[in-house]
This record gives sequence, C-alpha cells and structure tokens, in this order.
Amino acid sequence: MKIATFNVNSINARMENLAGWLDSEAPDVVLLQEIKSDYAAFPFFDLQTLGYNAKILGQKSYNGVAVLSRYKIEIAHENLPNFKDENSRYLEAVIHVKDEKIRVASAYFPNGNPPYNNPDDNSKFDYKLKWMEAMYAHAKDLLSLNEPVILGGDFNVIITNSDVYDPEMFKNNALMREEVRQRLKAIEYLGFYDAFRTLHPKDVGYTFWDYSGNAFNADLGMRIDYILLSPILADRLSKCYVDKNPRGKVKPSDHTPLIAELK
DNA sequence: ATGACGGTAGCATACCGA
Repeated sequence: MKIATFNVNSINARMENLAGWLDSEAPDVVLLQEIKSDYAAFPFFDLQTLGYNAKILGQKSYNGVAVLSRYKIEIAHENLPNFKDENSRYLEAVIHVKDEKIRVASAYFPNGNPPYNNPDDNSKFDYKLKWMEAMYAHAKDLLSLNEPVILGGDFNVIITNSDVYDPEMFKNNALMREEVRQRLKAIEYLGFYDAFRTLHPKDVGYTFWDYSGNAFNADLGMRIDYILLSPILADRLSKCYVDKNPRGKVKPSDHTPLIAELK
C-alpha cells in the first residue's frame, strides 16, 4: 500500500499538476492540506474520474484538509476532538483497503509565526501550542485503539537543526522553537514513528522550498511534512521518500509529496 | 531587517504562509 501526504496550496490552483501526479504515482491514499476550498468548489468529479474518492473538511481561502483514496473512505473525526477550532486543520478517516481497515488522518498544524505587521503578537504561537496539545491528547487515544494508524500532514515543525538549510536563520521561528519541537517529540514518544527518519536517519528529507528566489534549485528547503506510523504499521514500512518531481513543475505548490510504502 | 513569491478575495490591496 502506498500512502502520500501533500500540502497542495490550493487544490483548484493545483488540479492539473495533482492529476498528472496521481496518474503517474497511483497512490492508494493521499492526505491533502491547504486545499483552500469549501465543499462547493472542491473538484470531486475530476478526482472521481481519476479513480479517487474524496472526503474533505473544507474552508474557503485558507486551510482545509482532505483524504483521497481508491478505496472506500469513512469519516471518523472532523477537527480534533475536544478542541474548538475556527480553522479546518484535521480530518480523520477509516479506509477499507481490501479486507483491512486503516485509520488515517490529514493534519495541517498551525504555522505559529506572528503577522508581518505585528511581530510582537504571539497569539498565533499560543494557538499553535494549544493545537499541538490537543493533537497530543488525541494521538494518545488513537494509540490506545491498537489499530493501524497513519497520522500525516504538514506539521509546520522543523524537528532538528539538520532539517533546515540554515538553522541559525530560523532559530527564533515558530517552526523551530523549542516549545514546538518538544510537543512534536512528545507525540512521537507516545509511540508514533517518523516514517522518513526511521528509514533514513541521516538523509536530507526536505518537503518544502520557498517560492521566492532560487530556493528549490539551490535546495534551500526544510522538512516540515511528516508521516507518523503506529507501531503495527512501522513494522510494515518498506519505503519512505520525498517525491521532488511536483515541486519542479510549472505552477507548483511550495511543498512536495512525502510517500510511504507499507507491506 | 526586509522582502521575495504565490493564492485568495475581489478589484486595490490586505492577509496568509514558512
């Protein structure tokens, strides 16, 4: 089984690229973030034509997450339980892959940086920490189910200094702050495995490159998209890799897909 | 320190992003 996570930065702006990618990579499950679309504008029909069912937690203009699959998708949670959220950032579903049920979640963690015009405003950072605490509480519950669980998405966390091209430049950034790293580590220490790092302890695994300048060609990137696996699935992990091709296309997202293959 | 660059809303420019 092949599962991918991909922050598309607007599904409607990305549909041509996404369609080409789905056609060539043929993943069984895709977790999307930043679809920036409500239900009415979401391209359900185009995806169906490509062979994919879709469930979404949409939002106009900002955020929005989705789960795509060739198999039947049953929604389990819209938004994190016990957390009031104005933003659409979390969608959990159960996928019926042949005889097996796999629980998957598409998560778009908050960015947490202050607005440019108000650098002293830490409300977004506080929201990020609260969001991650709710994610932690739910991750704990997910593991207690003893089911195969995949938690993937744009986590907006640079977990170690090796996961960004210039750690010094980002040292005070909300993606790298110690409070944020600690909270993602806490989720991992519950028993979730970082699929990419598990198989590639030392490799560069950037999943994002800024649009500006020459960031992609110069490989000035960061690893902020993750696939976390429950122990049952970590046992079955055979490959995990970043597919850089979509980032090199015309009109790309600033993120590129991360893919895991499970036996 | 700032802004690059792109998407959206909506029609000029502000907001958001990482």
